[in-house]
Amino acid sequence: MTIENIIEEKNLKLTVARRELLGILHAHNRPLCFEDIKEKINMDKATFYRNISKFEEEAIVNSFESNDKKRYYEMQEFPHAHFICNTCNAIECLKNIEPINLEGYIITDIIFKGICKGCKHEEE
Amino acid sequence: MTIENIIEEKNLKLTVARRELLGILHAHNRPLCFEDIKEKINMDKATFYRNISKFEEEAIVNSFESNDKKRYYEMQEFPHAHFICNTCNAIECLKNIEPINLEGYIITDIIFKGICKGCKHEEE
DNA sequence: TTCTTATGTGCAACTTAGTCGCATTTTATA
DNA sequence: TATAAAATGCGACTAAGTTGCACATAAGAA
Ligand SMILES: [Mn+2]
Ligand SMILES: [Mn+2]
Ligand SMILES: [Zn+2]
Ligand SMILES: [Zn+2]
Repeated sequence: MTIENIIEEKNLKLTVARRELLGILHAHNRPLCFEDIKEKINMDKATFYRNISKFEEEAIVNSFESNDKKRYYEMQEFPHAHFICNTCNAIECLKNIEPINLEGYIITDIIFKGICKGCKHEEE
Repeated sequence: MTIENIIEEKNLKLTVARRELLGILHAHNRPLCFEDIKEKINMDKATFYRNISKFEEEAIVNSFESNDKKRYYEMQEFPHAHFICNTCNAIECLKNIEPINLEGYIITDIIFKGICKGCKHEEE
């Protein structure tokens, strides 16, 4: 699925900014925040946020808050949980954990916080 | 355990601001953000944040980020997960779910996001 | 290919959470 | 009551995110 196909499928205009932005999210397979992305793009931050919102509306991108008061964005694949390390601030996609359900609730997102494998090792 | 005892136990000075702040967190048994608290207190926001940080260092208070880019604070009891509703933005403390562990990681915090019982009902 | 228009973009101004340095006040203790 | 360490208020600052508006551009019609 190319970026052009994704945009066309959702009936969005294919602009320079959108191609650039989706290209970056597609190329990195980890969640990125505005700070990570801004140095890689030319568009104004208003354009960044307006496009990101549109991508989220259209379920092209999803996002979550981290520890650092920043929102992180990634291409939406299948839903999966994230682990945020309190020590090194790394964010990991947990794509292989078994599903959790809470009676009566609909869960769309799970964020675990704590100490990642790497940092746990160094602590010893 | 009174507020005075808690402060004394951690060797902190018992100031007017600290008594006020802990009193509010103690009285509400739900997580509160600065916006919730500011109308109830007299202290400057710098004092608020400095004290909250100290309380977190001393494990009197714990906190997490919500959907709204605000950090929510609560008195630290036993560790428990939280559910944040994407529809009504309510935050619920999940004190009765069975523990989850991820091989190799230390989990200190779990945040579920999705649709709460109430909002799920209304959807139907 | 050119025209038309809805849509997208850049810019500047704004809001709000949170941080920091510094002068002044308050607490705990002797 | 005197003292010193710690806490506070204030003002300035940073950075994420939002909004209104004038101008630019993508996409479809002619
Ligand atoms: Mn992910
Ligand atoms: Mn709680
Ligand atoms: Zn780590
Ligand atoms: Zn709800």
